Amino acid sequence: MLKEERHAFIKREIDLHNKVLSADLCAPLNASEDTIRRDLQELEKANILTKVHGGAISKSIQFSLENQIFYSQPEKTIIAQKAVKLIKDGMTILLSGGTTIIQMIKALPPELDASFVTMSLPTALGLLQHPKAEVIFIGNKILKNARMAVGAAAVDGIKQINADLCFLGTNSIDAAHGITDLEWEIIEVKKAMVAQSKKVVSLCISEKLNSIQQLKVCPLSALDYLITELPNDHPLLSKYQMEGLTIL
Amino acid sequence: MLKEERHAFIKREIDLHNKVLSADLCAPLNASEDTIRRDLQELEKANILTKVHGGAISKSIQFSLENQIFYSQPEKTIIAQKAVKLIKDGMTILLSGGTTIIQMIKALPPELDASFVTMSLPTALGLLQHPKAEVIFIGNKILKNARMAVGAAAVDGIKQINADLCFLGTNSIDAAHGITDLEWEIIEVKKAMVAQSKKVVSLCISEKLNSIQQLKVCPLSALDYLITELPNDHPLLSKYQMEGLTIL
DNA sequence: AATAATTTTGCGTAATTATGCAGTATTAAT
DNA sequence: ATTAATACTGCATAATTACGCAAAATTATT
Repeated sequence: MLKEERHAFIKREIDLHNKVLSADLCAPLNASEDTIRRDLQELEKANILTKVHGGAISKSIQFSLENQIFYSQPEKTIIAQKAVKLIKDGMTILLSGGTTIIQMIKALPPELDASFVTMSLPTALGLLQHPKAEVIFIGNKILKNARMAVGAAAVDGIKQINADLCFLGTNSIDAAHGITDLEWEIIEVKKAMVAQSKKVVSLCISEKLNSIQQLKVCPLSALDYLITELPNDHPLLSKYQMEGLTIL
Repeated sequence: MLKEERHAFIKREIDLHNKVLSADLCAPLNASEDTIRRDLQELEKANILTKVHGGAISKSIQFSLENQIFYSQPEKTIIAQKAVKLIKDGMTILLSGGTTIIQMIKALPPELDASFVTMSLPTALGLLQHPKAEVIFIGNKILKNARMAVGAAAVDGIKQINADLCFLGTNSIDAAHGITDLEWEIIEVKKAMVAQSKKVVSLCISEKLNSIQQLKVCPLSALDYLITELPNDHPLLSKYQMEGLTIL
């Protein structure tokens, strides 16, 4: 049996019962206690569980999402921390897809009680881990690589929403050209999101500042907040500030 | 044997079993372990699988489906194999959620060119792994534990579909009471699915045969096929056959 | 068709990783 | 404090992998 299989089994046990005894794992995984212990050590280092004398206990409940984010650059965590501060109880919030948004979802405080609307499958799944969030998915044809719903029906669905906030995971932003993106179908959806929200927030790691792609989502004037991992007085950000954006 | 052939074989193995051991691939592919290892490297770089010590594991388990899949009972694999045979090119297919359905998705032949409609987030994500499938998600409010869209808008969405086949992952089926389930909101959706499909297929592991829950989805007469892991002449199935179902 | 260039493959060897065991240390519970 | 269970350390063994290289196969070029 592969090590990863054992790990999966252990994770599942933890998910199910919130604890495992090392001794109980030997038989089903058909490994020695030493091996089990080393497995638990690794899983603990990976932040998936907490080792205790005799076995391990659940750390919290939301690590199914945790794994897929080992790509998460620390910058995205910083952005996420800043972004969640904008969200208050009772709000309705539009979310796009992308790893920055996923990171933000993980940073949502557990007591927060808000409604989230999204077209991105990974975003929706992430939100389901949250204890209180209401999750609304605007469906239609799913674009494979982006894993989000696109097309007329999706746009119509968004038009029925009146959101307080819209968070856009941003690929390209530029003072002159605003937010731009690559795929026509995604543009359509993002445009609708921007149109239906009182305030629009762009989440953007600094390396994507001042870049342009073919298709325009919205001008800078449509945005209210720009969140990067940089301090808000960083020179790269000054021209956005002059255009009237609030820099966080 | 061509490299592409080996790659296809490996992909298929991963789809089916969620893992492969390098050593196990040498014989059928009639290549050295080095070659296999290099194949796995390439497939990993192409984002198709995750290489681990001793072989490789499916990438999709890094998403949410992770847990049950490694230890998915072999029964579900058998059911999945039978079920995919019903699907032909060009069909439009309604899928519910549940582990049996997920298993079926993994067994879809890669060349299949069909449209799939679902309300289940894990099902949709699973379908995205398929090279050709068109995926349509009927959205609305997402029910947390079931991870599927429910409610009036979802039902309306389904009513716009005319499907050739509908696959129901079944929790309870009984000759007298038909298919039953537990949650009101799920029932509503499943009812609509059944109504919009030319043929309805129930996927049901045998341990759930002859069980009843509170709420009725549809009578046996609404069903066309019943698929279990049992041989189709098994005595447990005879009364369903007498009711006119095709047993696979 | 012949040859050159490139890619793919298999093998030997060395390095790495995984696992189990023995002995010792630590912990938890009475 | 005693004792039984659990954990850690170092080590041996086996399995797996990486690396360099040469043979073989494939592809491109003349």
